[in-house]
Amino acid sequence: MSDGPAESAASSRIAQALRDDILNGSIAPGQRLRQEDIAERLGGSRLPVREALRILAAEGLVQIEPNKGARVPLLDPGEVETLYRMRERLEPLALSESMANLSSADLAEISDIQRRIEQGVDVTEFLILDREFHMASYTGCSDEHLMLSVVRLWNSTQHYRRAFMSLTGSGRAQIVNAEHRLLMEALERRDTEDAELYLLGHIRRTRKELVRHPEIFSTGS
Amino acid sequence: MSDGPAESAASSRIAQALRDDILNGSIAPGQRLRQEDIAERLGGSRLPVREALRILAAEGLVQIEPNKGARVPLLDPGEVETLYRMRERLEPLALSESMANLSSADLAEISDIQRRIEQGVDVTEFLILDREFHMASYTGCSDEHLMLSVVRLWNSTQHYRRAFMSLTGSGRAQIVNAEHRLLMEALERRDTEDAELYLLGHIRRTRKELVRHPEIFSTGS
DNA sequence: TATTGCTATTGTGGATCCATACTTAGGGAC
DNA sequence: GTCCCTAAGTATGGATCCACAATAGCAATA
Repeated sequence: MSDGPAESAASSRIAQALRDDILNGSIAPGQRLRQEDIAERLGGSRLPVREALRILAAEGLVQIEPNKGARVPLLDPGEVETLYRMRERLEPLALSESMANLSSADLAEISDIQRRIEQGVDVTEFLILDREFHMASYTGCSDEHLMLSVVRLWNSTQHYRRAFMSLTGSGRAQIVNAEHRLLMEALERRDTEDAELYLLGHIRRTRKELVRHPEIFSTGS
Repeated sequence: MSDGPAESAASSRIAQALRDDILNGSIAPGQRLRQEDIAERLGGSRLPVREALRILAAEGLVQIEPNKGARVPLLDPGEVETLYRMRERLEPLALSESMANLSSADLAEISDIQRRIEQGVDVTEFLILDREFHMASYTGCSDEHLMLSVVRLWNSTQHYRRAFMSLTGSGRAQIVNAEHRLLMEALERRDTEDAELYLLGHIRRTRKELVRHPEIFSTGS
């Protein structure tokens, strides 16, 4: 997903597996990660597991305390709010860098993803498709550093996005779809300024909704 | 420097040592990093060195190719330009989050750093003090994710900032000092809007100067 | 009965050893 | 003379083993 050239086989493979487990909710925030369990479950010895945990720690997906092991960090509302503010700044930049390189095939792909979002509305599926939608709009951005930062912001907030979507009614889906439609229309007009503005508004509105639901951050999500 | 709680003793210690070596220019971009050399030089076995290299790879300070080892990445002008565009977006945010929490002691500290910058003009010293100046202005920003991102952007561009400062004449120092003075004055007025604007202009002007000097990116810096 | 201290178990951190892939140098053939 | 192929050397990747720190459970005493 994230690192292009890939590290050594096992380390990156295990890191990716753990990343997926954390992102899809199999490993919840606050949960302890025992090296031996991971090694046994994913195959291999503890050594590549340790390296994988360092990688994830540098990405912010786990916290490592010396001699105490690794656990998935629990974020407070303020942290998530700042992560969203970072998204508001970085993703319009990624979009502007991407726009010029978006082919009509890319636009068709984005349109198709949105079409699927408007059909099926399962929470899990929405999280996947929504992410695909936005990432597809950044396809033309070739800068690895920027895209890595964007992906990490999505990763760090993934759990809270899921918690938020789980409690939300279907009314919000209409707003998201409208925002996505506006964004797509700006993309098709090749209007970078409008596209950035719609994207900013989309992220900012989501942030404001998130902070209105502090119950998301209670540990027993 | 970066990670707050710290990882295990050896890994973080070695990572920090390598980070310093890369940032102060002892290890140049493109240079190969042999695990055994590092282990011998810094003490310890290859194992914590490997973990340290994973950490630095996740930070973007080294590149790891499977079975080929680690090296400090060589950035092209486009990558550095995008890193600066990211700085333009994130650092004003960090500054705005910091402003409300800046004490008058913090402002005095910032002022003192600027005073020292205007006295001594050694390149190495300038790089350190300039970094201290900006980081001091972000002291009030308590968000770890945001500050970690900012620090990484500084780290990734450190080498090119040094290369640029090495070839520049003393004329530019006046411009930087003027920008710093304007920024400080806005901080003292507690004017977040102005401060963000001055900071944005400061970074943007530097970016534009950098792209005008592609000779910085020739490998033999 | 509650609290504190000790002990045993568990889990992480670090070092050494082995397998494998890459690199480079040397020799031979065209 | 140059290019390619092969082989030896070197560096990384992975696994097992040992040391130490933390935690949890149990017992003893106030």
